Amino acid sequence: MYKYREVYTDIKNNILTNHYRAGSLMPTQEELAEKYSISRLTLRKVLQMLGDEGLVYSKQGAGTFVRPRMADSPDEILPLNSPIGVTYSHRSQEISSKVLHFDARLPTPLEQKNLNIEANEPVYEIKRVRYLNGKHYSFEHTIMPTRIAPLDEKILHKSIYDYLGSKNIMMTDARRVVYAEAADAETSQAMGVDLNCPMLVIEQTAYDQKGRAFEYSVSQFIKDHSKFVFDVHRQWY
Amino acid sequence: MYKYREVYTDIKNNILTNHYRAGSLMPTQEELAEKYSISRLTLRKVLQMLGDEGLVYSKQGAGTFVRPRMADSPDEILPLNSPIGVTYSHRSQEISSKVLHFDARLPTPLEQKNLNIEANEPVYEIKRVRYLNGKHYSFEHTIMPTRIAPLDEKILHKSIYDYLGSKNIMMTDARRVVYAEAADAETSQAMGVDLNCPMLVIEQTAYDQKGRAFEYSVSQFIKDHSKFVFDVHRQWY
DNA sequence: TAGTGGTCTAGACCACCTG
DNA sequence: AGGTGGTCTAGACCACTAC
Repeated sequence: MYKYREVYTDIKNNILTNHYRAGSLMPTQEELAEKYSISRLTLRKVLQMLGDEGLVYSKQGAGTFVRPRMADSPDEILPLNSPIGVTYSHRSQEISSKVLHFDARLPTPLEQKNLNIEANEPVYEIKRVRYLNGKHYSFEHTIMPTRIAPLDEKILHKSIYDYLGSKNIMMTDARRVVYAEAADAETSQAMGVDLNCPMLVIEQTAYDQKGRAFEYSVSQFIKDHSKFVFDVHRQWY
Repeated sequence: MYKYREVYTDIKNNILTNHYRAGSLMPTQEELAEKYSISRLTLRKVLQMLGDEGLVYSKQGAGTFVRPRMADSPDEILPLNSPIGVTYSHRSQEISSKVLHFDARLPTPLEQKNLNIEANEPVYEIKRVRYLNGKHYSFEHTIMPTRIAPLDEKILHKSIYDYLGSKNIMMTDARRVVYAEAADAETSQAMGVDLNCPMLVIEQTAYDQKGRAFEYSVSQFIKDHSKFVFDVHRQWY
């Protein structure tokens, strides 16, 4: 529909198929703009998008280069910059959930702070064990203000994100805090691991389109079963 | 020097000082452009920069809004999207290093793959314990091709990044993989923790301006001593 | 329907890298 | 010195949201 989308797709394909080879110089912006019959500004928008993805970089006075590809990461490694839930990251695999706890209550001070709500605003508290292909995958402790959307146990067996999406609530921003911890009694029982077994913990505060915090969750993953990858692209303005 | 830089700084300050209040509508792009005597396109560039930082967001047809601020994270939590080393993240604190191992050798297959080098290209192998204010902070195992820059023990007591910067090598991209692990014998001895104590592991492959991998490192952090934060801003094109 | 942000243009000039 | 990318303009039209 938009010109820049078409050009973006085409150039990206040319890079991924090695038509523009890694490390080499690309045609000048003027040439590319002419090739696609677009203005140089529109082309620059495309190059910026590709640059944000780490596929190309430009040096003033020199030209635009194709970045050598980073080593591909194995499949068992999940991207840290997409929704954490099992559902999104393993679309094609078999997923199930066991709801250990589902209730509403008033928020703790920490939850008030993270969700930016008052002490008298009720929240749902949910504890779920998630299974991937029948094996323990994660133990999730989720807090969500009740006014965001009504929940019930049926929804919790599927994806909360899918449900919220149907209510037009989408995660556009998130803050994630990651650290290691020893499994406590509750976790070890829920996940079927030894007490004090190392767990990877990811705390997430999720924000919707309007910047409203709608979820605070703590997810625990078994050591060696789950690794997360994260690409850093430094940019200066 | 550039107009967009000045405008960027000014608007950002207005947001941070709550002159433009969180959640509220900002003036229209046309008004802002006129206020700063710049074209609308230049203003849009500024808004995009602010949007990338998660400070504002625009909705077509509606306007540009100031995003409610995310909860501030405590100081002990370090950003995951800046250099991992102690030196960069704790500029003002007291840092020291103990070099446990420093040698050169040929790379393992895994190192060849991650650094994108041939089997016959020698690498430095470095093991360091890093101390923050006199306390164990991290255990770093670093592999670097020798052709990147000559190293010696004296450099290793300070910041490798500062040294590489003086050689005009700067990290512009990195791939990080994070997971939890139980401390092995070497780690527990080096860090003064119990065997099998949970550790947070961050593997990093760092790339310079030209997309060349110049470092592969595995850093281990003691549970509860170190947490890492990471902000996600989703953007669709 | 009015008003907002999103796309796109053709062209000018500046800053920077490479020979 | 020549060529490249970076900045910036004034203006047109389109897509979307809100009322």
